[in-house]
Amino acid sequence: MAMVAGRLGVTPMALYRHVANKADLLDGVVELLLTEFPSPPEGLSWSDRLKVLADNIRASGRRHPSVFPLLLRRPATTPEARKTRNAVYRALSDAGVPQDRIAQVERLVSTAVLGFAVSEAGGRFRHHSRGQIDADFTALQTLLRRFIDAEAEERVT
Amino acid sequence: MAMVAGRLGVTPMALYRHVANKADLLDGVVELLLTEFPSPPEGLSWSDRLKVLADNIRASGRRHPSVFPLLLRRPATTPEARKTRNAVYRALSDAGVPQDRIAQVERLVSTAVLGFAVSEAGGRFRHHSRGQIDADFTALQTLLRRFIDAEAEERVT
DNA sequence: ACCTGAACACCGTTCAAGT
DNA sequence: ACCTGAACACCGTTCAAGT
Repeated sequence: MAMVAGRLGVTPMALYRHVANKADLLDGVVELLLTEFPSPPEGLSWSDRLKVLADNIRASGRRHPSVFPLLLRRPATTPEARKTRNAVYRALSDAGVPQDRIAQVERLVSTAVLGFAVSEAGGRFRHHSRGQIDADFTALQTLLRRFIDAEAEERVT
Repeated sequence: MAMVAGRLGVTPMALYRHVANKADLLDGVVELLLTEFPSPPEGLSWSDRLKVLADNIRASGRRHPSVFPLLLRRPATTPEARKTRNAVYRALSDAGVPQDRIAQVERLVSTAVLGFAVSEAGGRFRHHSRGQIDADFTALQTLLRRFIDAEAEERVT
């Protein structure tokens, strides 16, 4: 609170006119964070859209390691969070995942990507080279890609 | 610090004889946390060992939601953390995953399980029923199971 | 060897008071 | 409508002093 107020050239107490408390302010920061990865370009294939989305989320975590872990503490309830989730829904739908499976598949995929990004941002991979971490993330993406393909297959069967 | 000292019937300052600072104390708490999920019984199949391990980790997160997220902030460097990781290594080896792939597969699997457990402990799934969360975790486990099988397949090919 | 009192620098938050 | 001073209850941490 003190640092934010300082940046604004104001005392900490002035902030309470605009936010209820520190948690409320952090909610706003998380919302801003989500603004960083907009819906991916519509022209791309579903798998490319998912890839850029995942890459953007990860990059966002690298940029804001102290706030980013908060994403694991809140459901995607705000409008900005829903926008991102809906982009994933559309991609999964285009991939051929049956409608009644989409919600769960999204949860699993998002949790895996977020878990990786938070781990990296939090420093759990600090003993690994950047190249190794990149390779891990690529492997995670192909693993999830295969999972989505398998979910889509079952509809045809 | 104050609460820990209180439980011990001592002033906060007394703790600094035994730990360097708060971060050091938390390291000890995390280490204790890892003691909760011991290496799974040797007699089980590799997949069953992995399953009980994952279930135990998740249960531990549910029990200690405030400390558990710290696991995403530290590499498995302490002896107790290594013990758990080695159990996963052995299971993956028994599954037939080639030696040079085991480390990465372990990282991916652990990150996914941990990401889920931290999400649940942090309250990201608070709008979902317990049954739904359980189903999600089961789906995650079979997804990872398939991934490991695929990694093992490639050796034979 | 182990603990404490006093002190320091720092938090988030309230509320009456200012403009 | 917006900001501040003063105050409160709380942190983690140090260090000289106690036993």
